[in-house]
Amino acid sequence: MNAMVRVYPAKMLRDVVALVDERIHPFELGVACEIFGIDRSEEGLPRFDFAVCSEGAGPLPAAGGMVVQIGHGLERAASADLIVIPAWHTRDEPPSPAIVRVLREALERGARVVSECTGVFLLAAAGLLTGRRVTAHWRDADRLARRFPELTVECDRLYIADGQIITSAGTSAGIDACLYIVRDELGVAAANGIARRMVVPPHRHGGQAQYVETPVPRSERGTDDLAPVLAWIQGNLHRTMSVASLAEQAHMSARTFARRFGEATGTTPNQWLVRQRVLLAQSLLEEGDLDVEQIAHRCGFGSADVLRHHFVRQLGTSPTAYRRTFAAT
DNA sequence: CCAGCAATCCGCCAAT
DNA sequence: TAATTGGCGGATTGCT
Repeated sequence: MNAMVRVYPAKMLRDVVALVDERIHPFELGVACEIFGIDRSEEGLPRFDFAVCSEGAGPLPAAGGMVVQIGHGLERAASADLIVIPAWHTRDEPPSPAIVRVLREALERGARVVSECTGVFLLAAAGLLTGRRVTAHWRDADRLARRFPELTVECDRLYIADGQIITSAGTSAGIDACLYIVRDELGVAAANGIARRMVVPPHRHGGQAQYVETPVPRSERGTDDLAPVLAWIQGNLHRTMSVASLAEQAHMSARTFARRFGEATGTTPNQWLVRQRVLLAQSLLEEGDLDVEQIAHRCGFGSADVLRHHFVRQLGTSPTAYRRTFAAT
């Protein structure tokens, strides 16, 4: 034990299982293992009771001739606060009644379920998604919508949280979705800590477009001309700043700045900025004892009113209510 | 919470 | 010719 013992009361996320079917998707499963399966408690980060389970346990084939031994059967999911479906291979036959029951019971006791990629097909086939908004990898979106016309499929986002059910697009969006859950249940500090350890960007929000166009490094001059500006913004959130001045700082016209910004982050400069401000506000609410007015100014909001406005819009709660959830007991 | 005003965003187009 | 840039105007959004 060292000094950094922190209490994570809130809604309590402790018991996490990944549920896999007859073929393992290593990356998607790896996301869950990486986020929930590593003990980082020495750094003051939350620790989870994590397990991978499948119907009947046993060895399952993965890619490249690899075989993964699953140590737990479905009964392990009975106590889960969160069930991760890393991908789902059997798409044409209906899922087994036992699996449907596990998912149903989980939702009834208030647990959450998150799907990565094709995992959404399981949730849909289990009848858990009627009337919900969901997302999926853009390649699957058509097939999903055709097979389950009752769903609202929005494939232009990284993830969608609709009540207890979170669906996410392919591969790396699973990271964003899982970090979102950690952030929502345990706070910004916990989520950022895990992200830092994983060396991934701490926050891409669900509404961010799936097609973030930064594939080829922009050859010769200036790979990301944006990176320094983004960093500067992060460090200066307490200031008021205009998009025009940021563009100037990046040595671009306002028009190209906005364009590049969209390509790199999937949002507009101002939306991103406000998002960062709110995130900072969240962590200040979690930790310190500054009042809302002081926090507002530290985050670059002109007044507590403006902070409240954006806070409610993004998170659906007020700053004070948010702080209450994190009040250490 | 609203009104009035400013900043921002986005499609279009001309210029490189 | 194709691709990129940046300026402009009007609709939208955000701030005081």
